[in-house]
Amino acid sequence: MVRPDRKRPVTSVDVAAAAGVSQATVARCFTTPGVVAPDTRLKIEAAADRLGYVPNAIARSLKSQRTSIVGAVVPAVGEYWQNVVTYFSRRLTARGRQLLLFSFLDHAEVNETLEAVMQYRLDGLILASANIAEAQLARMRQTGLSLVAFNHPDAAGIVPSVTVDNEAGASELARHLAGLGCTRVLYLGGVAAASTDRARFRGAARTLASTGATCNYMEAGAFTYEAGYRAADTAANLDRLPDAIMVGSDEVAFGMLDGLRRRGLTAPADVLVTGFDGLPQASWAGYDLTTLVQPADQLAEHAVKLASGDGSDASDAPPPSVVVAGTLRRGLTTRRGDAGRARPGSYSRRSCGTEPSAGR
Amino acid sequence: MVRPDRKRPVTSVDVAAAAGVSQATVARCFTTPGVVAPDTRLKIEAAADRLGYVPNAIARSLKSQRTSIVGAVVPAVGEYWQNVVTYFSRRLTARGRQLLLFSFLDHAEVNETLEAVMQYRLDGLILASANIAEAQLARMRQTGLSLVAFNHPDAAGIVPSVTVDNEAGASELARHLAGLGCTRVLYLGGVAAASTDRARFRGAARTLASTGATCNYMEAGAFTYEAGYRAADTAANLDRLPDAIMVGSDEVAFGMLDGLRRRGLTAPADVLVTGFDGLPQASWAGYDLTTLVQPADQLAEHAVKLASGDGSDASDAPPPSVVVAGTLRRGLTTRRGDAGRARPGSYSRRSCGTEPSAGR
DNA sequence: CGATCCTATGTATACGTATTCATCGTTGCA
DNA sequence: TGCAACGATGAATACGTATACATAGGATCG
Repeated sequence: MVRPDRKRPVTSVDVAAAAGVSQATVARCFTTPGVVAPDTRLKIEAAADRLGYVPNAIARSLKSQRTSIVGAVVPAVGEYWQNVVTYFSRRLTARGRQLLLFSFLDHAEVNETLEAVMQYRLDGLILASANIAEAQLARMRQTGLSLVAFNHPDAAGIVPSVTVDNEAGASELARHLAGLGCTRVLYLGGVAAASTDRARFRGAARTLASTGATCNYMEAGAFTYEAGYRAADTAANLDRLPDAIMVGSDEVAFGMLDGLRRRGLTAPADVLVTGFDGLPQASWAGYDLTTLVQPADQLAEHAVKLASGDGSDASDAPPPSVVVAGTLRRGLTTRRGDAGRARPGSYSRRSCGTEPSAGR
Repeated sequence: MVRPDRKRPVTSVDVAAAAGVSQATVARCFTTPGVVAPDTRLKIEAAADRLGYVPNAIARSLKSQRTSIVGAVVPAVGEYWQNVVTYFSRRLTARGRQLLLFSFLDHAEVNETLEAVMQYRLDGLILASANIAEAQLARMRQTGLSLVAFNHPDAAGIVPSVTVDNEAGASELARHLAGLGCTRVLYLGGVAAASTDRARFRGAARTLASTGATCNYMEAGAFTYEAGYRAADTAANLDRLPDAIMVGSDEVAFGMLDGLRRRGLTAPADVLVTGFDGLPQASWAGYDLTTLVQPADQLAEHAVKLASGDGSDASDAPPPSVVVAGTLRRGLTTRRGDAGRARPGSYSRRSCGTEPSAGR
């Protein structure tokens, strides 16, 4: 490797000179290798190698008006989102795209940040934040970038959207509980304003009503462990404990389980508990939670595909909205037969290790 | 907002025409607002607003040779890394930088991916992967981007590096255990080849030796919950259970705790257990783990600062290597006084909610 | 009041690549 | 043999911005 003068980076022009061809041919060699003669290509590749040439994606993007970068705007907190981000990254890499990530704590940061994002002329943008200004959405679409709303059911119809089937999933959990004889169910949501939260409650309430069971709603206030932990106090203080507590998210459910234990209550002995999301930890022996597993990899794949703008952008067709079904995971927290035997602190064997978590 | 012809995006030239000034003045207005006359600026801003002008960061980057983008190459798995990524994102956003993220499952993907990364002329790159080819490292530094090795002690001296003080942290944990009268300690590492793993064991072994305690090493095989869960079997089958098990990472420790419980063993009653990292979950009531809390926000801040290349790049000075001290979190898993009272399934009050986790 | 300096702006160019158009040598076919 | 078609390449230009340089006008100072 020769020293490239240590200062000026080596460009396609340098390679061209070294290989005795024109810059245009060098460019073709890296974008459309098929159209350049085999021996010329070898000469160019040799020269490029020797000089340590690395194509400049910035210049390429400026000329071709495509960056191969997809952005993702995602909440900073929560195990669920951290999982999803990982899938985004992997899927995008597989497609030769890069991931520009924005974590936000407060929704207020989003609109501000979005302004900066737009400067980068991303090919696509995956939005996992609820309240984006409609006007801004419209303006963003005009620039030709492919927007995708992720896990935000309300956006379907306005913007291409990818989400798990929240209502059907909650319904399946409810059916599972009804099958175990539950008639008085408490639904613990995270934030009532979230559209996922509402959809899940709707599914649970509808199905339970059809079996004659009651389903009250309670709000934890956040999608966090701590919120679930605190909610356990409220639940334990009810006149009469419900048969089951359906929690709107796994993380909140973990808090609920720990909070209940502190009051001497355990699942499934005293009350059944279900979650939603299918986090890896749900299958950890310490919780072994019955939950609805989101097929995070499939969801990510769909989102990435839409955001990559591979589909013919007819742009007059109704925005595609993908809804994927989740799968029920039966954990110890609703194991009725074991209720008598189950003591706090004892865990069944099958709950860990041997059975690969579907959520991963 | 007038329609910008719906096809051609609006550029600084369009704004210049609309405002009756030159393109150069428009550019100055967005990069060095101080140097343009107040009334001119107002005219330009009005025109820009009216046309819906958004500066093109790609073109800016091409001209200025700076992208304001910092890359991060991070393992795809593990709660620890997911946390760290969030901090990176937040810190970078605060500095007006963008985060280009690469999650890798297999270390083999890294060198391959890195090739693609380099095309984007990032301002900086945070590396959390161990085995990058030295030659590649050298080539990358030549391009002028600021490399930072994160949580990779071995790299210190070769590349600017940011890491928690692994040895001192493990030493502190060991001192804590020694103070509780432990004389026979088992150290459960994740992957012996990892430099963090070795540093932690070194710190633990040295300190324990100085108190006359023994410290055997055992390898879980991975930094995962499952690995810890399996290791619990091995540990429980030892001729004699050690006084304490020092686990090299929180996630592995969670698996160990659950694995032990399955065998009817609990901490701290039968054996003390410590972790390392200070994940949020360590303070969840379900585990309440004694661990060494990494100041993830500080670490991220240092890494981001170095990667942003704000420091004068003398480039002949020895690469700065930042080592930050962690803090001990005393959890239930080493609470000796409670050993008699503690039953599996009962949790102390103070362990959750009221005490904000230092790791968050 | 003229020389000087400073401020605000315009002109021109460069950043590194992709791509269109033109060119030139070759092959295929009548 | 002549002409069309084709394949490979070079020359030239555009992508949208930042900035060095030039310039014009006003303020400052002697």
